[in-house]
Order: sequence, then C-alpha cells, then structure tokens
Amino acid sequence: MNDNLEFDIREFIPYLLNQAAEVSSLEFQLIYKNRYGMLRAEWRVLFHLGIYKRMTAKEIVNMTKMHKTNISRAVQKMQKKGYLTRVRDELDRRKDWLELTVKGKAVFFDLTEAAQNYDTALSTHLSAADAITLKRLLKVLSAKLA
Amino acid sequence: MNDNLEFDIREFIPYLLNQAAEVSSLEFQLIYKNRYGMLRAEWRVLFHLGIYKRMTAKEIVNMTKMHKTNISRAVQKMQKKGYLTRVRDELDRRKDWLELTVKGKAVFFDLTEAAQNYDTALSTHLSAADAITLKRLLKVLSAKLA
DNA sequence: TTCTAACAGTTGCATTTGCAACTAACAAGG
DNA sequence: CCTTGTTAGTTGCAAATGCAACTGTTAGAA
Repeated sequence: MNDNLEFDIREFIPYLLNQAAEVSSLEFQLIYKNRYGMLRAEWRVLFHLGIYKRMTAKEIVNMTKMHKTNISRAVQKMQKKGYLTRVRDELDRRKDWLELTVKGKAVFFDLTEAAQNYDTALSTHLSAADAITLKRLLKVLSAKLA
Repeated sequence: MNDNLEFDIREFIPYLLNQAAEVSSLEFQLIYKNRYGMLRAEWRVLFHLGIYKRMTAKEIVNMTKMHKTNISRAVQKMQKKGYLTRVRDELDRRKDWLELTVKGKAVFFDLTEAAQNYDTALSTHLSAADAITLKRLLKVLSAKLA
C-alpha cells in the first residue's frame, strides 16, 4: 500500500475543476432553467448556434464533447419550443443544418446578457490579471485534452 | 435586443470551467468506474473519507455541494461493498459517523495513486508555474462562491 | 411537559442520462 | 449494380439524478 505522502488529492486538477465548475454553474443554471425551462444540454446547443450560426448536431457534439444522444434530444426539444429550424442537407441527407429562429436568438441574447452580468459578479473575486490567466489556462487544458 | 458586442460568451468562466472539467474528468472517471464500479458520487465520498477520516454525510454534503440524496445513496452502496462503516452518534442519534474500512482505504490509496499519475500526465500540458496558478485560482473561486 | 421548528438522513417518483442497438444515408471496391 | 463499412442521427431501456415528501431525532420556547 502506498501512502502517497507527496501527493495531496485536494490538489488534483480534475477535482478542483469539478468543484469550481459545479459552484460557478449552479447559480447560472437557475437562470436558464427558471426563465426558459432549459436543460444544460439545451443551453449549450443554443449558445453554440448563437455563436456559429449554422451547425449540424455532429459539429456541436465535436465542440462540446457531450454525448450525441443528449444533443439529439436537446435539439428536438428546442425545435418544439420554436427556438431553432432544421434543414436537411440536400447533398448529404444524413445531416440536418440547425439555425436559431428569431425567437431562439432572442433567448440567446437574453441569456448572453445574463451571463455577462454573472461574469462581472464572478470577476469581483479575481483580479483582472487573474481572470485573464484563468481563462487562458482553462482554454489550454480543454484544447490539449480534447 | 442586445447584441453584446463587447462580450464573447466563449470567454464565460463557468463555460470554460465546465468544458475543462468535463474533458479532464472523462478519462479519470473510467478508472474508478472500470476498476471498482463506482459512480462519481461514490468516488467523492471515498476520497473525502480518505482525507478527513471521520465525517457525517452532512459534512460531506457541505464540502462537496452535492445533493444530500446522492450522498445518502453513495454511502449506502459503499457500505454494501464493504468500503465504509457507519456508527450512530450516541449524543445525537440523527447522525452517523462514517469511516473507511481497511478495504475502503485500499481502494482510496489505489485511486489516489492513479490520480497522481493522471495529474502528472496533465501537468505536461502546463508549465509548473501555470499549474500552481491554476490550482490557486480554482481554489479561490470555489471558496468565494461556496 | 408539550408544542413547534429545525435538522440528518431516507424514500418514492418523475425526469434526465448513458449505453447499445437501431434506421437511414452515403462511400468505395468489386 | 451489389456488398461491406462508415457516418448522422434516433430510440428503447436501464441506471442515475433531483425534488418533494417523509421518518426519526433534537432543541427551544411557552
């Protein structure tokens, strides 16, 4: 048996990431849940379409690393709510091109504004330099591990 | 409607945290799942007991911010597997004191070692200084938001 | 003592999730 | 053409999760 005296699991990066992700998401989660009855998967689809305008489900899967089942179901729900349209690709009819409707865009802008406010509140806990560093490091990790 | 030209949601800290947490956890998750059939909640309970030795479920809830239902069920499963013992507090019989068994400790040490190896692999993507900074900032955020 | 409120932990139920198996469409070699 | 393999996306089912309501216990006020 190994006592691992040199290693403190409390310093384990995935643990620290999970902890921080959980507490920082909790509050914001309530916003999209209460205002629009959305799940996390739906919020993610919404905001990828809000940014990149026109994507297939597969592209969203690749970018988010979420399970394709959940993307599929999130897309169905959002279509039912009238947040997005799907148009079959005529050259490859396995693909559907997804785009936000006017209604979906309005939700996206509203939630983006809420995110901005939340981000401002979050940033009061960090110096400007630290906030920039944190974002940089998180992006490095996501990119390297993907 | 607000176009939020100054705010890029891709820079939203909770989003970046979730993305990084997801990719960094995915691989490690397989380890405790495949070796011991454990869920994330069980792994968390295990490792808190491994560190703090003797806790109530409530204390674990407070530290992890996980839902008490999941802690309750994780504790039940781990008890069934023989990883922990529960002893009623005689002064306040609502509480159970939880402790790892020898078997539970062995699992804890094994997974701690796996975590250490994974952490080493992770660290190759960051400079030593960056790794230290990242850990510090994540701890700040968790503490401030909790 | 008795009433009420708070607390630790559990359970029932409805929702969400992940996995494997599936459909439908394409691609490439024969 | 036909076969075989791959891909985009969906569905059935079992497992995991979150919420509300519950049990049993303690604490404090009247």
